[in-house]
Amino acid sequence: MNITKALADENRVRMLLALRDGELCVCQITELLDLAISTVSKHLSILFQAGLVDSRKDGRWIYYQLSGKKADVAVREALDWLEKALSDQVQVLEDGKRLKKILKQDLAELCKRQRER
Amino acid sequence: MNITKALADENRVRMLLALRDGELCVCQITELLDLAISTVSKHLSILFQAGLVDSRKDGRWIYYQLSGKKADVAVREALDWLEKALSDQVQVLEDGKRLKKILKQDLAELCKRQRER
DNA sequence: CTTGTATTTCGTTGTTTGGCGAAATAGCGT
DNA sequence: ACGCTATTTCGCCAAACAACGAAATACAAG
Repeated sequence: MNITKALADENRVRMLLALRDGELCVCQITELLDLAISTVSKHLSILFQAGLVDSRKDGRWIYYQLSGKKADVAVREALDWLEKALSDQVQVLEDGKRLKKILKQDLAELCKRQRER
Repeated sequence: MNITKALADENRVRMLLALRDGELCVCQITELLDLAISTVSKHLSILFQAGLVDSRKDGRWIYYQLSGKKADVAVREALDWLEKALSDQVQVLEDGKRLKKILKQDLAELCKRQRER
């Protein structure tokens, strides 16, 4: 039930699908979704509590990733379903393109620019 | 996205799992969940709009059932996931027992009793 | 140790959602 | 054709939720 609630918000689903190709730090996700940083952080904590994502610290940044093999079966199959059911949605495809551009940017600069809004 | 929103509510999930063993009419579902009839009806319309359930009329009653083979792949796999992920929850098991008792009751009597609340 | 910075937590606000009862609707069965 | 009854729709209220900015936290780097 935590899982279904976590998947019920569009922005959280976008986050999960953005994480398919690898980990992202909070400010990269924030840039992608164009929300307040605090909002993104809250969403991530909801995904984390549902067991859908994991995080690791590296230097100044915290990277989030999809929960891997060690995760509960229900979680893994939910993520599989998400991929199959929603990865061809327009919004998701657009996010994919935008994400590529974001990944090319210097992380420190990206964060700095966000702080100045 | 309609699908994930539909699955986000506990009572709607209970309805879906109750429908695993076959169709139920609105008043049977109402009896199981102990909600107002109008509330149940609204939940069912949300499930219907998401494509998760179907309905058919028979005499005085409208029977709801899980969407079958004709349904979208995303829907079928969501229902599979639900079954696998949640069918062993305490609440669901209890519902199963209660449902058996409800199914033994005469439908007309059941509805009548509900109206008198 | 102190500064700077990425992230989280807190408090508030506006919107969405779930719940109910009453009224409307649909259509069976006499 | 009529009344009766199962279900849906409507209008309302309360609770849950998403969003924001400001303040708190945590910790890397100077």
